Amino acid sequence: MNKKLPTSSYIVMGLLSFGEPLSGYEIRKRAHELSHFYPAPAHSQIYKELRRLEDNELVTAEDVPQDGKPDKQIFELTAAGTAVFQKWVQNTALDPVVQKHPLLLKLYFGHMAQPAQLAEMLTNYIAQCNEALGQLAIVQEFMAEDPEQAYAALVVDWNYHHMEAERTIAHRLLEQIRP
Amino acid sequence: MNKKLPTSSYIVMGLLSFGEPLSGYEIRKRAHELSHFYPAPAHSQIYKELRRLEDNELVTAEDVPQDGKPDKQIFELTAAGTAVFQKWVQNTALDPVVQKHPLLLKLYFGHMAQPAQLAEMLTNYIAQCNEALGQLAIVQEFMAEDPEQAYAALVVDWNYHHMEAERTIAHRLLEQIRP
DNA sequence: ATGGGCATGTAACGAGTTACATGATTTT
DNA sequence: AAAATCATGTAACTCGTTACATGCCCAT
Repeated sequence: MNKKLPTSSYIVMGLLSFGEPLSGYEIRKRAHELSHFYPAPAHSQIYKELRRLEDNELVTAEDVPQDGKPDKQIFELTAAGTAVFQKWVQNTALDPVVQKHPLLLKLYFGHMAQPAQLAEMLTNYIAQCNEALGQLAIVQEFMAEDPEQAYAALVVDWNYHHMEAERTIAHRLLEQIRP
Repeated sequence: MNKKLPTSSYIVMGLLSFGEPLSGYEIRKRAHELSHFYPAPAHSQIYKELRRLEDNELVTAEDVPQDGKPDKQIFELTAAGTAVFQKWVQNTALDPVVQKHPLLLKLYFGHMAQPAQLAEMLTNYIAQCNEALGQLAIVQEFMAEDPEQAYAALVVDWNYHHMEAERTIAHRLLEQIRP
């Protein structure tokens, strides 16, 4: 009966699992907050997933008539949806981490570039890390005192340390390449 | 004239850029060596890319008749292919890093699991890190004295530090969750 | 009035996977 | 004798993206 659902489905269900009913638009916005560790699906994909989840009776849609504006639909997890999602979360077997790291890819083919160009890429990357760290620090502050976001805070923390590590590694390599 | 090529195309060209002509099968094997920082395309995808590159005259195919076995085709970069690939490598603007980190995703939805289950996931992840570190250490040794693989060695080094950092972060979090 | 945000959806396309398919050689 | 490796390719399918499309509201 149950075909396997893609991760995007679980992301959508997960964002609904906090209890607050959300519109597709809201889900899209929240999904972008995950993008440091999991890419946010395009909004078209989110609407597709919502239709599928509705067909499978894992979520219910409620029409909210808007004055003037086109109608809004807000979605909520059903009991079945909650059960399916919970089962997924509680499965401790983890899919492998997938990383697409364009800098490392180009570095691997470094024989086709000049060292100065590789140094420039590393410098760019360090700048990207710094920007991300700045953003994460702000988010960290916002979540610091909110017990409802305890798990989100742990993940932000993880990402902060991760970006710090990346920056350190990049620095070390830059010094190695440019002595 | 030139539609944009997907990254898989550049991976294939990159693996041919070392000068050694390779069969599709060989390319597939080498691509798996990149999988710590960029997912290796399925073999069917590699054959597709080779056809496309051939159509665009970026690679040439040479038939090598085999005794008994089905014929083997080995591919080589053309001058045009080398130029296209080099231009790509030398472009210092980098696409953003994309990460799919199932552990962090489940952790984000930690309110739907029991702490013990999250701890188990972290323990699993630490084990995965240790395994990866072991493999990377072996690869490091094999490449240590080979100047032809200098850039590959830098990337392996990067990955080693990266996995170490992940393990450290996971450990810290595990202690935080299970005091 | 112009641009951005809210809000939803479809269409066309491409990338990429899994499964299907074949068959010889080498290793266990 | 069975399993793994070498070697190549097609078919069916899903996922996911970008572009297209609409239209209101609010701020500048």
